[in-house]
Amino acid sequence: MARISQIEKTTPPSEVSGTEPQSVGFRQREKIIRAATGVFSQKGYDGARVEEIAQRAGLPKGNVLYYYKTKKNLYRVVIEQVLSLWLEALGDISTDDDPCDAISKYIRRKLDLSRHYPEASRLFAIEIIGGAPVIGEHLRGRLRDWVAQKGAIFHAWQQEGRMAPIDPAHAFFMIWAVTQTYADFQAQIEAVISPADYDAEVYEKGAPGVTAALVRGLGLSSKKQPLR
Amino acid sequence: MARISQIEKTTPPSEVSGTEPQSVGFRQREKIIRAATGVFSQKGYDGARVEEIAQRAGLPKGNVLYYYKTKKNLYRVVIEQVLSLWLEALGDISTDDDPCDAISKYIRRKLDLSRHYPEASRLFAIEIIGGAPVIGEHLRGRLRDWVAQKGAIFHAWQQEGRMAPIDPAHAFFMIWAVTQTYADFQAQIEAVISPADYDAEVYEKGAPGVTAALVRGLGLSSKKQPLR
DNA sequence: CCGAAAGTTGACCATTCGGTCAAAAGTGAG
DNA sequence: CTCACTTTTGACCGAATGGTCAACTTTCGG
Repeated sequence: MARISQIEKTTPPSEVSGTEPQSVGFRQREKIIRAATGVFSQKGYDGARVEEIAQRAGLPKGNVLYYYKTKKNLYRVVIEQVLSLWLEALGDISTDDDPCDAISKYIRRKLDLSRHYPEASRLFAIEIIGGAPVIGEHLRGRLRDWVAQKGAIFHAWQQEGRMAPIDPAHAFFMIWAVTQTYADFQAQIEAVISPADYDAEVYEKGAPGVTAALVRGLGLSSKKQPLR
Repeated sequence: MARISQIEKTTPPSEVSGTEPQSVGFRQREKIIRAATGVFSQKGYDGARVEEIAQRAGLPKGNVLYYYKTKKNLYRVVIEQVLSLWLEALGDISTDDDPCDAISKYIRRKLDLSRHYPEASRLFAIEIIGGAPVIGEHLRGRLRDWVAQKGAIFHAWQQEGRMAPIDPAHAFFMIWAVTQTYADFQAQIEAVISPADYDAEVYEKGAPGVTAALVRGLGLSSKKQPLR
């Protein structure tokens, strides 16, 4: 599809072009997204400057806009990628699983996410605090469905007395809140405990106790030893 | 202290002036702070427009700057006020208290704060996610001390077997995370459970179960019936 | 090796926004 | 009423920033 330069100017890179892993633009897009995630997560949408994103990516500003037309569009791409990460981590939980085991693993997965992608977590948090203008629709769709589905499993466990009688949705809110707090509120936690090595202090020393507390709080029992 | 107009122009309102509850400027300052809290909490510092704050307060922009010289200064006043609110709610916990009772009350107090001042909570969250540039010093001071002090109480309880052996600081992180999630992530929670009335659904129906789960998770026992 | 498309770059533009200012209006003690 | 001071208001300014553009270079299939 050869476009006529005089009409379309330099070919505008369509939303989906340059996605081939080996193309020149692919690596650039990657660099830009990484830089943008960092800046957006720290400054929020309005606080982020395209110039700074470009600098972090080691590119001139014009080049960033070349790939992602507008700042808003770049933000949308970044936030949607973060949401994907978040939703993937939701993972699988099934009725047949041992409740204690399944939730422990889920918590671990969420903690790993906070540990390895703290910026993504913060960006996600900022988006939601701001009212989720961009991903709200996704939350009311995919996330809502997922919670309803997994909530049913929780309910089944509760019927069998293998989980405390807490509203399943709220159980998730608790888990999310606790696991994400280590990424989102890192600055506060650092202020309080001044760790020499945040990852070690928090995710290795602190996490087990927290995980145990959550599991205990949700009243989860292993198959072998049912609750009470 | 009569200043000469020609030198000092119109008298710049000092940081502490107009604080008398009946003065003209007092009500204005109040209105401005309330408006600013709302706008800052939703848009963050950079996203907030002085013009919008002024509009919400029903004042021209110039008037807002008249009272709070700069946007940055206004932000500092607002965030420090929010921090005060947050620190007050920390309240008192003493060794003599019944662990279960004391923590339950503390959780309730934090939940009430989220319920009645959700904007303050969100603003606080944004500030911390951004690295706590303004209140970091306070966190490393007052908050840190408070946690160290109350942590000692937790430790004492743990020695008596009246609390699960979890790092006291992390116990607080858990409580804070869970209680604040209802304010900070309201948009997400609404997306998931679509409540007709958020307050009722969350703080009245959901809170008891969540509080119980936290208390259970922390292994808190009443004086009468020690753990195990 | 050719040529067209993709990518790069910095100069440039329009707008937005925080902050200034001067002039007008209000306020209250004596 | 008067006078000194506070408050109000909108016009205005300069800096910052998102976005455009045209010239230039690189890439790569044939």
